[in-house]
Amino acid sequence: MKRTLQHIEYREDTEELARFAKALGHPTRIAILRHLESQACCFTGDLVDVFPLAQSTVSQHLKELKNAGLIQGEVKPPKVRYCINQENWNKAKILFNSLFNHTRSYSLDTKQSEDKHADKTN
Amino acid sequence: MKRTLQHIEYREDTEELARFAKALGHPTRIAILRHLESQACCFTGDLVDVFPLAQSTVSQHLKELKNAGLIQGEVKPPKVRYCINQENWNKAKILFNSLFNHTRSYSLDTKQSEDKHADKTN
DNA sequence: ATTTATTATCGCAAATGTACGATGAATGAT
DNA sequence: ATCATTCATCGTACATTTGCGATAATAAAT
Repeated sequence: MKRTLQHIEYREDTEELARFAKALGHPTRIAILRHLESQACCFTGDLVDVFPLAQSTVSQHLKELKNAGLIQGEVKPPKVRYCINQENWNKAKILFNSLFNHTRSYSLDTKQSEDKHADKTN
Repeated sequence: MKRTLQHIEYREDTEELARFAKALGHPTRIAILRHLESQACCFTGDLVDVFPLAQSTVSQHLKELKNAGLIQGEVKPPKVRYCINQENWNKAKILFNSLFNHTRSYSLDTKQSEDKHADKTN
């Protein structure tokens, strides 16, 4: 693998934002998080019932969300109750916010540039 | 591949949010977007100078960002000037906002649950 | 001690992602 | 017409992701 040569070191918040984004980069995981937001918490089995996916697949998505820090699991034998990890959820919220709200003053008067740029490279 | 059996149809905004998130799921692409935000627009070559990556690699990341709709390119031969696609950037901003701000009233009084849940499953 | 319920993990297969160098395409300049 | 510049695309190699079924792990209940 040639990528070993190039493991760029980015700012920590850049890495962290990318990790969060990556975890959010699958519709099933977005849906799981939406579910957790609306239901407060729920068990793995509840999610398996909601999504037409194998239990192992749901479990794997939960693992990824947990590894990214977006959710946390509490063992209630023989079940596991998953909830959003509020601390990291807030962190992610702040990071995404700062990405999208790096306000650029001219962004309000660039109507003409939007027209000009349209599909020139497609 | 067995996944062919399971191509779940999600709500369109779920799919779209996941697409945006996926495009943001790599630190180089976050850094490119940050650069575009601060510099307004810039040419491919400028980015190649900034990142210690092959030109083809940078080009590939730009392609993904363009496919996701987050940036757009304007041909200025022999260069190409890339800018953030404000329309979709706003759309993404709104989608991420709605994900993170599905306010849950009890989220302010769950101090004890945060303590209880801590690392039970690791 | 065995059984039951629930979930995580393993191993597999296919697809996708990430990096590179080499090549091709487009346009302006000579 | 040829050359130089810039960028996209192709082909390759390896890693990671995503899905599944099968199996292991855990703890309560019998």
